[in-house]
Amino acid sequence: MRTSRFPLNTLKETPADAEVISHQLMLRAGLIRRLASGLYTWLPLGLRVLRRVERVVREEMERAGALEVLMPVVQPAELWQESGRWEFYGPELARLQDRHERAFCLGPTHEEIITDLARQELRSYRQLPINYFQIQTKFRDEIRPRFGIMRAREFTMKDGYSFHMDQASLQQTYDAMHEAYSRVFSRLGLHFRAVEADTGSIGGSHSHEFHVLADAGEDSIAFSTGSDYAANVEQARSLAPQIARPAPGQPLTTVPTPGQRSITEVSTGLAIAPSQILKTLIVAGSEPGSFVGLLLRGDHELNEIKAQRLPGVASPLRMATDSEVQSVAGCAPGSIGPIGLGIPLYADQHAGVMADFVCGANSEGQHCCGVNWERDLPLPTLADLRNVTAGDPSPDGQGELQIARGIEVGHIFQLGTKYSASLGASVLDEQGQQQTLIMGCYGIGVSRVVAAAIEQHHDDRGICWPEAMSPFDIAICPINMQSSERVQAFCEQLYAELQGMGCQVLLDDRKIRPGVMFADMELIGIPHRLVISERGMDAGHVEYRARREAENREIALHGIIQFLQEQGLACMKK
RNA sequence: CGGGGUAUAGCGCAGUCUGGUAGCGCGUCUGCUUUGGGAGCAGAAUGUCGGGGGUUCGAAUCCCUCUACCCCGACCA
Repeated sequence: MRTSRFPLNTLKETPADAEVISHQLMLRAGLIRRLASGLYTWLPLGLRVLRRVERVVREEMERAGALEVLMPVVQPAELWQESGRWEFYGPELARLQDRHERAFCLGPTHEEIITDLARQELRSYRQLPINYFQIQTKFRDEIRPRFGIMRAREFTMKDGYSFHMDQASLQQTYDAMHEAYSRVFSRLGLHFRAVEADTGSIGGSHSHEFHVLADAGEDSIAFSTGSDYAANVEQARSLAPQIARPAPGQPLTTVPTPGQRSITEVSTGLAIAPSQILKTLIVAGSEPGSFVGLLLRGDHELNEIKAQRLPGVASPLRMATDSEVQSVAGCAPGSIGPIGLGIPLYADQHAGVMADFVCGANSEGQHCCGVNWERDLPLPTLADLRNVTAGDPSPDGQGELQIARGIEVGHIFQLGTKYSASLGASVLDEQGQQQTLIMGCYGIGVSRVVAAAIEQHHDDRGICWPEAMSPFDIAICPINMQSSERVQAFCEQLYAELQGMGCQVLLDDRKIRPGVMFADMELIGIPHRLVISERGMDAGHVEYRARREAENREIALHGIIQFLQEQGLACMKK
């Protein structure tokens, strides 16, 4: 491709509304343009990147035995009503009507559609297992689209669905998908982690998320320094403390703590560590009007996912309002304590080994000191309620946990029979009995992968594409091509030769100054660059520069192809 | 959904408080010069100042209203 026929549309200045690096660089490099909130047009350069990601995904899905299908974006409401999600999905599901006032939605995902397909097409156990996938546009009417393509409303997703007779078969395909996803992200040159994830309300047995590690990530993931253990912080188990509860050493007293509401204020006011304070959180119970108290060490954070799984706690979790706290505890938030609270209580397992601790006295501006379990109040049911933190022992007992930010780019899930049961997808088994299908589902955020890759691979000059997803493999930059027939002829010949070998080559034939050309090529992130000039040709060489390197290298004119092969250009491997 | 902010040329911004008919940088176009890291000089084009309504002799500027977009928030016991 020639830049004279392939406009680059680069921007010198960063558009004001782009917050994260990947969004800024995608706009500046001319990959995307915003149409409306959460909606983006892919420009020719950006689309080449997207297509390369799709290609890797497609190849690995096919290698793993999945079959490509293509399902409609617009889906009839009936199927969503059948699965029950027409009601449950909420406003994120964009609904519309056709001219006959029939209800439809824009597909945020395709479980209903694929399950409908399965119940019509699959009749016999002999057809199983089967694994379908598609690469297609999804629409989710996000509350708050942001970060450009990273959390857009319309996006490209690879979604796959498998059908099985039994759990063992599902596990086999699930493992194959785990492997395929690892291959995809490795091939794309991304630094990633597969982590245990929350199975959510669906309650499936297994779920893994694939995260690209990057500071701009919206998720926190925990992983062990001493083993393969890795989990979303939402999910990571906190080990029970290894110490026994110390014996009480202080008498129970009540002290005035005027104006001290937060843990920090009480800790400063009483000159004690936050870890010596017990914090009491009141949340809505599962019965209307009921409440549950959650007790945590002052320096620990509540994990909402863990909390909402507790019997008697409302799901999704809802903190009590100030007025509800007033009616339950008789005081404002800031002075709540478990003594005499009169609602069901759960204590985090680390709170359960505290002794001589401080907690609110359920009276404005008062805290209790020297509080001890079983002496001053009964020990509540213990549970794992807290977020793990860096330095915690790994739940598998090997090493300790580190926390990093991640961008979720993939999620694999064992669904069980949730959709096949509600939609009635079954086949006949060997005995001629109807068996409900067991399902797995597997997603990759294809467009998000592009943004995640930029978050992970950029410098102050622009994008540094991993080879597998770069829009072009190599750039040829002629110096003064217009005034030097020699340079022009050499570039044309090299261009033709590289293309003939299957390389995606970008020849910059614009009549511009070299500095502008270099800046553009670096901004758009082409991994390899050759500079051809009169000066170099006189000396018998061209200049080569890898995008991630700081220095030029001189390459003999006749040795270019061999040199590039040695550099490991993907397109030049024979 | 709640709170905050912004909207002026393709992009980045000033001008708004204190009303007088719109400007800067980048980019674009033309010409000349320059030619290895975002060139110099000369000239040019491009604005319903987000929409609507009002106040006023006069509105980008003041008032009302609508819209779009951005940011923050669902950890406080």
